[in-house]
Amino acid sequence: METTQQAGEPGTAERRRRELLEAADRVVLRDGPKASMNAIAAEAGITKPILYRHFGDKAGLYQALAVRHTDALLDSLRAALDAPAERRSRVESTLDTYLAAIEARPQVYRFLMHPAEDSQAAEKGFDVGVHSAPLLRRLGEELADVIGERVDLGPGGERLARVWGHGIVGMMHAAGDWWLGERPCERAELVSGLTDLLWGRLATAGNRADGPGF
Amino acid sequence: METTQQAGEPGTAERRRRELLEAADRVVLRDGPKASMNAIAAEAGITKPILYRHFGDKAGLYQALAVRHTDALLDSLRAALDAPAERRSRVESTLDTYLAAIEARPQVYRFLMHPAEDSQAAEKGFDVGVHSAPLLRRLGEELADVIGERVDLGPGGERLARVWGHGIVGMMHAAGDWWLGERPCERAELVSGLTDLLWGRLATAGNRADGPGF
DNA sequence: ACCAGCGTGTTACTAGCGGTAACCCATACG
DNA sequence: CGTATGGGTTACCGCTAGTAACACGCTGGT
Repeated sequence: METTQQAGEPGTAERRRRELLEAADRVVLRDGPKASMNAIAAEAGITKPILYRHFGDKAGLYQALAVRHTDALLDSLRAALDAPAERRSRVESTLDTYLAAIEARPQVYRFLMHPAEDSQAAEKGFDVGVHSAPLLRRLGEELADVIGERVDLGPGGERLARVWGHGIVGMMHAAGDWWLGERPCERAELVSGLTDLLWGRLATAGNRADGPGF
Repeated sequence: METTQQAGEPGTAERRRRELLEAADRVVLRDGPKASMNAIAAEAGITKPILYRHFGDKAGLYQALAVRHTDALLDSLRAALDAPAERRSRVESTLDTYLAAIEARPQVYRFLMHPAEDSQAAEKGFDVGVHSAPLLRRLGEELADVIGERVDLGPGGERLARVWGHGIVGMMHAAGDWWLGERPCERAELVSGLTDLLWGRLATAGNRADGPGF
């Protein structure tokens, strides 16, 4: 219980918000992506309308939660990306950091990857896609920034960096998702395999003698 | 119509099934991934329980629909992958085929990418991840097969091929998703950018003179 | 002292979803 | 005839996200 204080205090609303987010975190960790607003409210010891006052709708709460986790994950990834080592080592340790994170908390990861994706905006008429997990988008943009500001890609390099950012993040995500589900190998093997791919081994590998060629 | 009783007559049930799937297709094309069972039943001119008799539950109908579209898409992709050309051209035309497909029917694409993902099995206790769109998994496995049977990857090549299959498909998917939402460039530019990435240009590109290096 | 107002919380509800039980009716078969 | 069986419906359940509308306690102005 919290000693009720005066109203003007700027911290109170934000503190409540944090408490609610932590409760939501606990529920998501326990129930996975099917966590309901009711369950979260109950875990927080309050009722639904309060949640809605704080976060608007389920997507809002999702977003707030996603920002938290994405921030944390991004910090780890940035640390790996900034470590003093040669480029390949950086990429490998970044991949490994990501995979370790999703391995450690698959429930949270699942929740982040599959947002509510309802929202309106779908009935606006000319909506097109615009979905996918915000987490992925953000990771892609971040990586694009890093690549764009550090690697010399010549003219049009900014656009190319963004393409690569989203492409690499997608590769990491899909491979990690598959790996988490089937566990076909050790984490290190996955990391080195993906890095080999990024290092162009597909281009240099020879055709199999017994195959139709590629 | 002959209405032969006894089992065997394969026409009637399967025909109904196809009609229902086509109706579902129409609704999904119109309403996107938020198409409801009610709406699909209405479009088909019947009521919900019939749908459930045919497909079990929503996931079943989703699966049937996904198989249809995935089959079609896979045929296109295989054609591109099998075309007589050098490896890089094949990869480019495969990417382009995929992107053209999602560009042509974004609604269907969205539906396929975000399955129901409910199911029980989440309350079994030790479930772990196991989700993601079946479409992506299937594409990944297919590509893994192609790579594994055509490219010589040395010892452990089968596992590496699977890693690459899922990784490349994920790259294609995420980049396509982002591109479809923001339309930052022409399709051809995206294709060549991704192919450059797969061809190891990240490894060979130099650092920017004005950056911290990578 | 009193009443306005605001923040914080509640109960009780709506609308719509996935899914199902129970009933309905025609047809083909003994 | 009777009856079983397949295609179909109505009417419901339990759940979800989301929303009034009302109730308490605290602050401050007059």
